[in-house]
Amino acid sequence: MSSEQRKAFPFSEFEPKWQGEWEASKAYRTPNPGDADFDASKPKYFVLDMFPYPSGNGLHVGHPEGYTATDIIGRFKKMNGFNVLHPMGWDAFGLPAEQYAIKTGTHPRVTTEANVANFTKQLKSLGFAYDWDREVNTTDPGYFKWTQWIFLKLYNSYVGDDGKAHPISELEAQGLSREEIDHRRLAYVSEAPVNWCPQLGTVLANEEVVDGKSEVGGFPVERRPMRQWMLRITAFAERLVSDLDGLDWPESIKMLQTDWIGRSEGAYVKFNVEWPTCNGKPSGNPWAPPTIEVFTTRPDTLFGAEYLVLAPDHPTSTYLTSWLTTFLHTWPKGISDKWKGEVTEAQALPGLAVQAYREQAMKKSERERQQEGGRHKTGVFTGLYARNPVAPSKLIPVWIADYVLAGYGTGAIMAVPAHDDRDFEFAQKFELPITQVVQPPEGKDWQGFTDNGMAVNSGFLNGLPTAEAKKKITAWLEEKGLGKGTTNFKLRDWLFSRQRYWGEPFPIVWENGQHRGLAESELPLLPPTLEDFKPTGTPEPPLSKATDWVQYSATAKRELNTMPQWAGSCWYYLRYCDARNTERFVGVEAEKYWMTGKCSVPSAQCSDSEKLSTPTLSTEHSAPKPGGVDLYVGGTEHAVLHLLYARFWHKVLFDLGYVSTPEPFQRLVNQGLILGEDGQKMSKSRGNVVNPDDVVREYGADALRLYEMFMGPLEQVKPWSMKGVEGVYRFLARVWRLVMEVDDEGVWSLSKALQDVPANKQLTKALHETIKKCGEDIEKLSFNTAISQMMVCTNAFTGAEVKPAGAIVTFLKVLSPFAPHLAEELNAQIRAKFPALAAKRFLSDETWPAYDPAALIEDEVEVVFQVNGKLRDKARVPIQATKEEIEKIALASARVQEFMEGKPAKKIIVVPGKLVNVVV
RNA sequence: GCCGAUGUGGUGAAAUGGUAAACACAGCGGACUUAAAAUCCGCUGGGAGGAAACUCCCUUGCCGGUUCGAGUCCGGCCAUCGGCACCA
Repeated sequence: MSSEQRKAFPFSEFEPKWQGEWEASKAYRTPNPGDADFDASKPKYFVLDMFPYPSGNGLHVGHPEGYTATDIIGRFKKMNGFNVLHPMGWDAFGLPAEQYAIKTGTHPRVTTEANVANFTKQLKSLGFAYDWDREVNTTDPGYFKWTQWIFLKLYNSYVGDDGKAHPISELEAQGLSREEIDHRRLAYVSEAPVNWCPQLGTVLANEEVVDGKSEVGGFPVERRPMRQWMLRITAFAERLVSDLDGLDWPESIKMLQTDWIGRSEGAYVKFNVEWPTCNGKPSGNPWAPPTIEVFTTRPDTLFGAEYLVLAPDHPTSTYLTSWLTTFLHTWPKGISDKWKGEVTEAQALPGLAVQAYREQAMKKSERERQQEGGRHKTGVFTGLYARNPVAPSKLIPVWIADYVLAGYGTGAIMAVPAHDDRDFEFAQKFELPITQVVQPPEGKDWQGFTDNGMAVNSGFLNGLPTAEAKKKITAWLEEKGLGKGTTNFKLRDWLFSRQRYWGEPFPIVWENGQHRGLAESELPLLPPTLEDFKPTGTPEPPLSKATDWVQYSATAKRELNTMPQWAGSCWYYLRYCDARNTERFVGVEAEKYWMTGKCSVPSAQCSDSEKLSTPTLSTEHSAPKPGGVDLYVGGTEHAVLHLLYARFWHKVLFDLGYVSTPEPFQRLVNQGLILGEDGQKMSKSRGNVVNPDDVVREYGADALRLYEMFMGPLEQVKPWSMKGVEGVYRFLARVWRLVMEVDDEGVWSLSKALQDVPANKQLTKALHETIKKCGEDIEKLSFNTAISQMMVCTNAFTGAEVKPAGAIVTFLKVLSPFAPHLAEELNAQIRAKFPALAAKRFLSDETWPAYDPAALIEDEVEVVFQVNGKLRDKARVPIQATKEEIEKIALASARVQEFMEGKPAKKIIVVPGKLVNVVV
């Protein structure tokens, strides 16, 4: 279709015009508490989009899906008397700009600025009611100054016994040593093994590694120990799970986070290893036999523990290997070769076999371990035995196997083959004993039964159901000092440093091998200017190339790592509340108002003290909500990472008294992915990508907005259809022609059918139904059904000879959140002839129309008559007809009588205004 | 394997336990036009009967249940998509 073709309505003229007017008059500026035009008597509504990474590709049609939804909500809430905060910004640090810099030498700042300019232009062409004065950019020094500031808060905090973050100064006051304090910081340095990606030249968080490859680029990732900054998110694991309860999030997302955090209750149990004896005497060595502490969720099965397993990289594995190599020169009698590992040459001695197995296991990458072949169980017997604490007479073998992970629990397990799938598989392979200790319900095999049942063969636990057995054994272990109840989490601490250039530098310097935070006054710490962004090829970050910058003082050097991209997005919603504040990351009053709705600053415009003392608060009478942002819309891809990290930071800031709510986001909605016309995921390689700019050029911004909402439910995955765009475009054209008509020259003028007359009964009903349904549907985010109702209404008006101008203006108010340009233009056209009927300024300044319930009521309704549940007849019945009257009419129906076949009615169900069902 | 979501016309979809398929797209027919586009009007789930008006039967992935009545509630399957995946 060529752009020469005459347009069905002149959107390409009036859309830019109104965008210009809105911008010039700051129509969507939102005043803050303390501003002259701030009205504290209004409730607040904070509606947030997940801010985009401004990529070089520009917007794709997935972006405007969520953005249109929030725009409609924001405009609707504003018309309903809310102070609406609806901002936009840029998550602009990140790898693509840096890799582009490596390729072309263009500084990431230049690329980022160009991309931001392009995104801004594109977003503005869609007519979103953002308050652009609040725009944030994570790469702006005025922004990342505060990202660094929050990092320092983490660095200078610890979690106390109350489970809350406290300033580190409390520990200093208690006289703790430097080392003890460093050990408790929420931001700490760790030497743990990390995911190193040579191609990207950086380490990655566990979450950024998918199937042993980097999530970005799909490059291989290897494990290697490196000195890294970690954030102690695990200290908040419990609260991150339990606080989900109060949030209006999709259950599936809550589930995803809960699973990710992976809370499980169980117990630690201590097993003592015994050195082998030689002719009844200890085999004569000075090393202490170790105690192996295991974590189990099934302490009730302790009597069934048949062997222990240590992770290959468990410290006790290392200790035992040394001991075996030094002291144990023989296997216990009668050990099968199977138990001695797969390396034949090493089977001669336990020390050799164990050493060979560990080397093999630790060489295996995460990827190899997860692949099919890597999943079959391997392991090696250490030649040593430990005592089961509940059955001291029983010695059980100690194994090393890589199906036990060092990073979870204690890195060691007690194996109960009868009631754990993995242990069962292992025991079968190595012919280890399998003892039943849980009695399953009738009809189930006890072998491999992992659910709850009743304890058997378990001494003092016998006969107890699993839950009670757990309690009893845990109490017993605690009493004897052999173990204790505990809770474990799958969640690991957050690896927070990256070896990249284009990220926030850490506000940290190193001196004499110790780290220290910069003073607040030294922020923001800008990255150095670099010509060469290439990774060094070693774990040394690119910032090391800025030799002057690195040298903080004669004796101190700067931290060379930068923060991950998640950092900036952890708190941007807070910055929106007060985006230009230079004194604080967010002003106290602004944060309090936008996050809680409470306002202690008087409205500047209302000077009478009576009004000041009684501000109406939106949250005052309802149950307090833990989350601050009223509605957060974005993709499911951030279900765990971003949303978990942001919640973590928010809780730290909450504990330290910097924010007012325990949670950031009250209501979360995930928009569904938009697929290409072929039903496949949009991608350049498939050639099915739809560019929103093209759609705007052909059909206009309103048509794009409307189509994105008309496609189907917001949360659903759905394919694009250009024919569908044309459909809503035709609808908009029909609305246009309610008001405008065209002459032979193609010049549009106000339609002569448009008159200042009241709408007739039928049109009034259609209009008020539309007001009602659209209002309700917007609240439910059911935009597709709201639009179809507007279509019904428009069709009714199209069929009318005379178009009642006042009713059409009311309709335009309802349409305006969806198609703001068209609604605004038609209102202005109507205003030229009927100034009294139209909105004075912008439709967004108008109040959402109220519907008249009386207008919805009809004199007669259609009632259907069923016989035995099958539809047989219908009749129009007066609305006020009684049950008895309706029943009489139904029974009088010839068709009803025909199908009753002369039988008497057994039962008659009458639903007034709906139906009559006669059962014979 | 485990957890979750979703299955309705040719297509996107709609339906507080009460007329299944609203609203659109595509298709077909008509009006307007020299013609086309645009626009407007009508038809459009399947099957059977009838010249026709019309009438009947079937239909919400499959099987069962609850109910006067089930797309909707319950139980069991199947398929597709998403997440997790040796977490003891």
